[in-house]
Amino acid sequence: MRWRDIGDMTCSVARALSVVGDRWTLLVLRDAFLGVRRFEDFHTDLGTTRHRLADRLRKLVDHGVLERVPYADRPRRFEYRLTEKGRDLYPVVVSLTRWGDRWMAGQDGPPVELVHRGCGRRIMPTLACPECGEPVGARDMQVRPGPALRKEWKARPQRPREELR
Amino acid sequence: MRWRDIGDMTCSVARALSVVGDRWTLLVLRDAFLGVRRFEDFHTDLGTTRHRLADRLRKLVDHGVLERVPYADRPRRFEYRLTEKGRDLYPVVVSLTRWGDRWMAGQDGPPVELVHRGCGRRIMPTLACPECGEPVGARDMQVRPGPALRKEWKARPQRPREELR
DNA sequence: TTGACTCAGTTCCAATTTAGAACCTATGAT
DNA sequence: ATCATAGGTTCTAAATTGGAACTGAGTCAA
Repeated sequence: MRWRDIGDMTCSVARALSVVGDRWTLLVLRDAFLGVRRFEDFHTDLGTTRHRLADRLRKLVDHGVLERVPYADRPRRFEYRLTEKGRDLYPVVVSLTRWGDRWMAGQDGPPVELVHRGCGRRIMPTLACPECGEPVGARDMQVRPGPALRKEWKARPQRPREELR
Repeated sequence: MRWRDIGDMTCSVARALSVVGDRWTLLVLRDAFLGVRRFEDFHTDLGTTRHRLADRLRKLVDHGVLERVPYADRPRRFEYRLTEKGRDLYPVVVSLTRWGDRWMAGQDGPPVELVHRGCGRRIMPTLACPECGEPVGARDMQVRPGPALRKEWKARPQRPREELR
């Protein structure tokens, strides 16, 4: 399968990755969440080529993750801002941060700290059940086919999958 | 900058992406969280080339995200299981799922549903503050330099960043 | 004991993507 | 007139990925 076709898979992870799953895109978004908005700032911060960067920004705008808004005339200049769709990727970036902090940090500790405006404490957001509020890990969740898959799973049963342990 | 150097950045997102940020790797992990463990199953499920797959699995084992454990002698066969480090990537995969469900789903709705074993309800885990329990979005959090960055930020001040709005 | 089949890869080559550097355009400042 | 700035585009070489075929160890069935 070609990478450009993964957006057609019946899988939300695959579809999400068809937008943000290529090199640099999630780093562009990390910068966006840190407040970076201009081409030159992305460029100096990321160190990727101008060519790649222009391409990635264009794609993110096409997908509605960023919007390109003018901030100056004469000469006309644009900056890139997160849309609601883009801001909704925050959990992805935070989860990567958390994992990087925990498993890949140097001896100086984490590069940045987060403060929750609500309660004022320095925290790292974690996954929780929105109904009962309990923290959630891989083994706390059970998977079952949703509406878009129920037919498929009946039509061609696969090797039975063991539970995750 | 070359992609292979991003693991050296002083940034947890970049370091995390140096492990899981290339094509197919997060889809391999998605499968692993669904209970897939064997080479052939990954291969038929993902549709990537055997070459790429072997390479990705090897890298994930090298990074300690998966472990290669024998499940048969004569002929000796191995399967790939998530380690603790690997299972700790669950929030990343769930966050991608959530975003894909919300912004990229077809008209049939989400492909899979998750049930919280703790309370028995069908939910999608969300980000929350582990101290006060409130749900958390991009605008609820404030960033400040952590231990590993405080010196750098003092040494070379950057363009002042506006708050995320 | 030959042949077909399974699983887990490896090898080779072509096609696609990325990196690095230079160049372009419009404007404003010296 | 020359330089600087912001936001790109164009070109070529290098690296990565995709597709297909092949290997090898063992099992099973005729």
